[in-house]
Parts: sequence; structure tokens; C-alpha cells
Amino acid sequence: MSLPRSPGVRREISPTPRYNVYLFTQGVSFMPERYQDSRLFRIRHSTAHIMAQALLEYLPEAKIAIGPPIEDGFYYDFDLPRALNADDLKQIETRMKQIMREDHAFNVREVSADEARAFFKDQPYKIELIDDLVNGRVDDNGNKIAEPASSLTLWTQDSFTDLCRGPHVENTNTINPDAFSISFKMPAGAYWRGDEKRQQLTRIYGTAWETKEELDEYLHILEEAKRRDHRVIGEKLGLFTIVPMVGKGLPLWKPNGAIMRDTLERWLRQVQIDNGYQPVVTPHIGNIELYKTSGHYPYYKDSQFAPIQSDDEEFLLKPMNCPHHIMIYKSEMRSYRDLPVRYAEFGTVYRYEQSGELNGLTRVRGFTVDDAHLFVTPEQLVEEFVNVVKLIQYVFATLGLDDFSARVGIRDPKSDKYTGDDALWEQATAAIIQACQQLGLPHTVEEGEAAFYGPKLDFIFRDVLKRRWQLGTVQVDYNLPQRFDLEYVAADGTRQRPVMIHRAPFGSLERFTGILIEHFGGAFPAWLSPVQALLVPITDKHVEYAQSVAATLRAAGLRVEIDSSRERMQKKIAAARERLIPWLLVMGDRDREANAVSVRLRTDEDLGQMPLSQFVEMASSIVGEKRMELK
RNA sequence: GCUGUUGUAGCUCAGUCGGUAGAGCACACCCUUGGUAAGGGUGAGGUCAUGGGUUCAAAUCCCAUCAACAGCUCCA
Repeated sequence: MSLPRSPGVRREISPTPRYNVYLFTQGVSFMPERYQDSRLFRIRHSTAHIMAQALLEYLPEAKIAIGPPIEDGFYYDFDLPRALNADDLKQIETRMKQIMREDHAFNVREVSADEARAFFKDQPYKIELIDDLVNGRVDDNGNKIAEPASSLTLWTQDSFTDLCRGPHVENTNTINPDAFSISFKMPAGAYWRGDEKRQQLTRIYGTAWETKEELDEYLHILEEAKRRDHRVIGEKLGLFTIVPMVGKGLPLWKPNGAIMRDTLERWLRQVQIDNGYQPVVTPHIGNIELYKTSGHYPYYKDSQFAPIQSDDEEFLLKPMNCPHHIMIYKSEMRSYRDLPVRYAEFGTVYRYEQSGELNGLTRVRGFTVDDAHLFVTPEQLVEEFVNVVKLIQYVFATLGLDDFSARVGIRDPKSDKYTGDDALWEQATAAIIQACQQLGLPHTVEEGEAAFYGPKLDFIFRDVLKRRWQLGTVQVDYNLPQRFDLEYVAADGTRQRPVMIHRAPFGSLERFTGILIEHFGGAFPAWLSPVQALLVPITDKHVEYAQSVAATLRAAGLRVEIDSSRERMQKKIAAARERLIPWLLVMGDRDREANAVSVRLRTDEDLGQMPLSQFVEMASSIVGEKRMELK
């Protein structure tokens, strides 16, 4: 199973629109307006130039590097004589607004390389760019990654001229001075050309929109994202903790988090059993030869924990579960009548992610994959693939995750990091596309997003804040069966090779839980909530009654807690609200006499008094049916 | 991994010019027994991340280590 690699997470959250993306809907392909062609793109690009102008006026000795538009905004990298603070940004921002209120046209002119060099004689970064543009660029392996530019263009507004491909807006006064901000984010370090061996520059990020309303909405989403940060909510709700004594990137699940995870696991395990999967269990380490055979070892060498030496053998903390499952398949002679074989395991794997990549639960060094490997005949492939996708769709739908898209990741034809025959790759890719069409599943196709052994289908989920997360993945694999020489006996008695499907709806329990925390902002559907009902006895005279209510609710399978502290009821309610507990059951004399509870929802809605039996019925059906609503 | 910022009570944070540590929440106890968003009092709790250095004196200044946070392909 190949999961997103560093630095993939950045790309998942803020995907940069690319040229090689095609959107297929119901089998019909069309090209949406590319971001690069949009007015917003030009606004941001032009705003970056205006920022550079303002900064050069402010700090004339600064050297300018590059300043492209990016998703949601733009940045410009500078080599500065001193660090910038919030006040500097404010001043630059004010000057930018002034430039935007004035009338300065953006003008372009074509120049020769020599003219450009002469113009930028005091700007070493620009000189380097000019040289690269003139010569074309090659990567470390000598492969050409950019053709020599046929011409160079200079764009000028007011007193500022930049080496730039364009395009720009017509005039600085067409940009809304109230719809951008550079001071929403502190300047950060970035390396010249992303190379940590080279000069560190100061990057100033900006965001720009057509209207102030769009800017405010964007800033609001950033605030909201901060509020929903799963690390903050995880602390507040007692879900998990990460301590140095255990290790960075190695989260500890506290009881409240563990019950959520366990609930997800038990549910998915049952769904899988209902769909013909068989549970298997495999160890956390394996002989290094296993991974050399699978081909994982060279590909993942840099992101694995060092091998464990023991006597003459070397073991690896397992970076993935597939080789283990393959060995289970291989332990018996298989008949075509046995296929498909579907092995499922919540398998914990370990990867040595770079320390700077680690982030709460969403980027860790040890995580559990809701993994399964299907061994199918070539004839069964499309049907099984379709069934896997349906199962994933069912899982997402149950969780109320309805805004997702699918991405078919295929090989980058220019890269040599893939293994296996071209013919097999084409077969696998065709099978995935065919399955998508059969399902009517809208999907994009992206080059370079395949696993090293085969193409895949990823589900990209957009949460309530419209942030993108890569969730489940399904991969078709002809290569590992070949490497491990897997076989089954066909109807005619010949030995045939099965095809493998790797799949994981959640991807990793850690990451998935982190995403759920942020998506729901800690207000989980009742069936996932660590504590489903908090019982609030009004005085300690009512604790005894609360205990009998708790027993009834627990017998009905609900997770409940009694707040028997000697605080005032109002305070207990305030505390419960902070914990986002779905149901709050207040009980005093009136309730005890009526064998009832007074029900208040997490949403602050007061349902009033309700017979206990009625609440039990309501709550258990909501939990049992995994409904999102609370009444 | 690289760069920067940060590290003080379980949590969130204050701590001035170097003079041996504080608040709120949480916790314990006492008073209060209250019907839907935080009652009052008392108390306990800290090798100021770790190790070294400077100084009569270090939470504070310097160095190193560890950890957290942010940024690090987005190719003029």
C-alpha cells in the first residue's frame, strides 16, 4: 500500500492546479478554466509585483528573487538586510494600497538576454534566472526540465520592473485595495529554488481576491481552521497526546480517543466481513529480504527506521502490510474457485518521516492502516475494483463525508521510479478507468500520482472548510504478484497469475481521526462521541437517581458519564458544552418523580422533559443507525 | 533534515533593568442544595525543557542538546 509521501501532504491540502489534469465526468471530458487563465491569477501576480515595488521603496538594498501567484494568493521571496516584523508589513501594505489607488498601467516589453542582464545587473537572483531561461534547465540527472526560452519579457508598473512571463492586470487601479492582505501571516524562511543548501530568503505571503467579501471569507476560514485544529481539540477533549519520552510522531491514544478509534475499527471490520473480507493478523516486523523481494526497500529506504540487527538477520519495522499478506496467500495452493481472496488487517506500520513533516495525528511515524489486499483473477478485476469503490463510498456516506472527488493517479512517463512492464501498467490503468466509468464516478487523471508498482484511485475529501485531504486509496497491482511469483490454478489446470488490489478507505486511523476532528470541530456524530450523554443531577440528592439512569443507558449500549461534582447545575452545563457532548440529561425532583430526564442538546436546543424510556429509544436508534442528527 | 520562533503548575499564559515564581482554569477540602452558559472560601501543586557557561546572584544573559510550532517543489 502506498500512502502519500513527503512532501505530499502540502500538495494534498493546497493542490496547485496543474497543466496535466483533465477532468472526466460521466465519461465526457472537458477542460475547466485553468487557474492560470483566470483574472484572479493575474490579480495575484500583479499584487506580488506591487508588493515587490513597495518593499524595494521601503528597503532599497533588498534583492528580489521570485514572486509567483499560488493557490489562494501569492508570495515574493526577498534577500533582505534585516528581519521584518508585523509593523514593517503594515507599512508595506499601506504603500501597496496607495499604489493601487493610483493609475499605473502594466506594460510589457520583449528584450534580449543581454539587455535583461544589463537591466538586472544589481539583482543576482534575476541574473541566475535569465541564465537558466536562456540555456534551459536540467535536473540532477541531466534530464531537460525546461526548454530554452524563446524570448524574455519585462513587465513594468510605476517605478518597478520585473523579469516576468506575465500576464498581468491592465492597471494597478483595477485591483481592489481592500481585497488583499500581506500582514495576515508573518514572513517565513524559504530557500532560493527550494534548495536548503542555497541562500535562505525571506518569503512574504499575500492573499488577494476580487472583493473584500471574498478576502474576509478567506480570513475567516483561516481563523476557523485554527479553532478546529485537531491538536487543540485533541487536548481539550482528551483524545490523544504525544510525549517526547515515547517519541515524536508516535501518538498515545487516551481513552476518549481510543474509544472513537475502536468504534471506527469495529464498524469497518464488520462492514468488511459482510463484504467477504477475511481478517488476518501479521507481525510488526519482518525480515528485510521480504521487502527487498517486494521492492519496497529501495523505494522507501530513506523513510524507514533503521533495520534491526539480530544475530545474522536483519529485520525492518514494517513500512507496509502487503508483503505479509502476500505470504499468507502464498502459503497455500490456490484454485480459481478460491478467488477473490480478500485479506483485511488493521496493520500498524512505521515510517521515518522527516521531523519537519510531523504534525499531530495527520503526519506521524507509526500509524495503523485499514488495509486489505484482494487477490483476483484478471477477469474479476474490474468487478472487484467496482465493489471496493462502492464499499469506500458507503463508508464515507455513513460518516457524512459527502464532498469528495476521485483522482486516478497514473505514471509520469518521464520518470523512471516505477517498476514493471509497460503493458501491465496500461492494463491496470485501463481497468481503473473502466471501473470509474462503470460507476459513473467523476474523476481526474493525474500523471505522476501512481504508486511505484501500479496506478491508483484516490479519494480526495473536502471538509467543511473546503480544505482538501487525501483519504481512501485503491491500487491495482500486477507487479507484486510477479515479484512474489503468485499463482492460482485455473479451470483448465494451468498456473495463472492473480492481480492484486490494495485498498484502504481511511488510509490511516490516525490521520483519518485527525481529519474527522477538524471536519466536525470536535462535535462528532453521536455514535462516534466518546461520551454520548452527560447526566447532570441538580443536587447530590439526585445522584442516586442519575446512577440508576446511567445503568439503564449503559444497558442500552450508550456511553454515559455522571457529573456528580458538588457544583451548581449551571456550571456543569457550561462544562459539558465545552466538551461537545451530544446529549445533556438534567435531572431533579420533577424528573425523578416522573422517571424522566430533561434533555438538552449540544446545539443548545432544549427538548424539555422526556420519559427515560423515550430517550433510550431515541438515543439508541440514532447511535445504532449512525445518524448525524441528535433528535 | 534545513531556517526561524517558542519551551515557566495538568491546561492557557504573565513574570520589568539579572536579586531565588504568579494568575485563570482544572484538582482537593469547607460553605452553598441551586431547574439549563461558569456561587464563595481555603489549600495543594513548579530542578522555570535538559546540560554546561558568565555572574556575588540566572526563569531572565551566552553555548549546546531535546521538543513543539511555522516555513522550506509551487520554477521569471
